[in-house]
Amino acid sequence: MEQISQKVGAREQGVLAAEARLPGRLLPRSFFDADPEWVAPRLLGKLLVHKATADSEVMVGRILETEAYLGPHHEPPDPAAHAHRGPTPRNLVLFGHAGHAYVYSIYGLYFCMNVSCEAEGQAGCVLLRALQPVAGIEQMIRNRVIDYSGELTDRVARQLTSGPSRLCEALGVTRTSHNGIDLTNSTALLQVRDDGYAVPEALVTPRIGIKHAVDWPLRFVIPGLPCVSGPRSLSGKRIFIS
DNA sequence: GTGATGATCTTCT
DNA sequence: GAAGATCATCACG
Repeated sequence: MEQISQKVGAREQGVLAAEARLPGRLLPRSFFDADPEWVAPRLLGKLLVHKATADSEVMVGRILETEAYLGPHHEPPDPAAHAHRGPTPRNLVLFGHAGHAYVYSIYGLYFCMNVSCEAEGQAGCVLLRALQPVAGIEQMIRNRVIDYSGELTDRVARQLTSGPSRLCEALGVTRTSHNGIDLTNSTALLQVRDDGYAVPEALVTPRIGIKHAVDWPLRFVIPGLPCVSGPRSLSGKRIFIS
């Protein structure tokens, strides 16, 4: 019995030590409790952290590309947003508190991950479209099952996490295990953290891959890195994040 | 490098 | 029954 409690204690200490090793500081809920048009550009440069589990090591990616989707209360309504017709069983997370993961399956094959924004009852969100791998890269490569010669070339980095479903696969994010997670909780499996990285340059462009409101400038990108999704040639307006 | 195509299934109407 | 916030693959230039 004593041996068991010692083991549990050791495990708890291990968990605490692992948390202390996570980079940067946890973003507070107040960060997400705002309009997605405000949150999306400010998520650029932040870290998406997936904690270690029994079958994966810690994985960290820097957010390079986001898209804002506006809640149904927005005027005019955003016809590309999942929440634009109001709450359904699928999108219920978006209508809850800010700072939670909304993960849904798309085309039967893939998952996409959003962060919920705004106060309870309002359903704005930010889609994560691309990450720059920072840590746990070998684990991401195993999750994605791609060719890898031992060197993180631009080509490998791009294959790994350039695209909303690619980054979910790289981190092992699925609807069943990650939808509804509170990203602002220090014990959560998934967290968004700030290590003080200063975004050198950011662009705003129209969102891609959608069929409604295609020209709304709600996609935000750190240009010049291999992992940005979509066409290689980026045309957008430069923005300054305060 | 770019563009077209098909895989595949959940969700909502 | 139809649509979809995608991706890998293939053909082509």
